[in-house]
Amino acid sequence: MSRRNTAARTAILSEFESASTAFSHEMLERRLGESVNRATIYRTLKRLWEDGVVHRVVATDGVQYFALCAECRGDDHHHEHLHFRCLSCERVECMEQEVVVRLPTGYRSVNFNATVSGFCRECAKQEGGLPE
Amino acid sequence: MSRRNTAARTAILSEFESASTAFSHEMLERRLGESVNRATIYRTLKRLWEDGVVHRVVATDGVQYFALCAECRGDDHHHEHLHFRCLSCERVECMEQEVVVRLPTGYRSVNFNATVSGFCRECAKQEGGLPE
DNA sequence: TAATTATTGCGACTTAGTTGCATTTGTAAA
DNA sequence: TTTACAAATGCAACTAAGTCGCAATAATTA
Ligand SMILES: [Mn+2]
Ligand SMILES: [Mn+2]
Ligand SMILES: [Zn+2]
Ligand SMILES: [Zn+2]
Repeated sequence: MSRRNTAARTAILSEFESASTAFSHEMLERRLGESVNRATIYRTLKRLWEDGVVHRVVATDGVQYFALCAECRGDDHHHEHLHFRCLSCERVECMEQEVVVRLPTGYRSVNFNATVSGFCRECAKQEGGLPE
Repeated sequence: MSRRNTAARTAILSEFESASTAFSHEMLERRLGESVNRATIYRTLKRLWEDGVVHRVVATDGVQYFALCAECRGDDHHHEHLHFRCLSCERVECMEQEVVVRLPTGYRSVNFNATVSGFCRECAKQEGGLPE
């Protein structure tokens, strides 16, 4: 089952490449307008994620955000880093900071997910937004 | 606006005290049966959270889990720790490991949320569950 | 005991995400 | 090129988590 080069996939990938932030389904829907169907956006994001092209973060708003896999090469993934979600401008970005996970013996880790929410530099300056 | 000692609040608090894991709304609904209304469980959890009695984690399933604030005394909260969610038995627990968050200058942190999902000791032994 | 007001139950609603199915379209072989 | 096949799409219906308005109930306090 190989992937096909479709209009939707191309459009979504170029959104990711033009911005350096993470996108939720809803953000992409706003950007792409009527050109791509809701369900198609969901399915395309899922495929890009399954293919290791993007990684997925679930933020404290319970929403899935996807970001290009920057540090990953092939099957070697590095997603144990923090993410930041601005409560005012709503941007979600990958942070540099990595987290070294230590679990009790016997535990097996499959997935790591970490988000800090707060106010980004610009929004903190303007003292904006309501806290969560 | 002071809190009242209601049946729902008491029932929910005693669930928290009898188990050492975190609970989602749905887990509590299962445990409490018909005795407490859906909306009441949601509202009670929210109040306990607002009062600093429990803290809140959003796991990678997008669901809110609440756990007793064990390390917190009064207004001094310590929630910058990892959580673990078992993909097989679905238990969610607070881990010991704290995370020291370092944000770029100018950023203001409001909330921290981190979950590792995988298989807990018991479930890993039985090699159970489907990965996420 | 009575007044006040926090809390409840109920139902309607919102939003994120999924799924079945018929149709379209990319791809690669003929 | 055409053809054939499977991957991807659009649409509509659906699920699940969570919220909210409102009238009724019940904990607290005076
Ligand atoms: Mn990231
Ligand atoms: Mn915790
Ligand atoms: Zn911002
Ligand atoms: Zn388990």
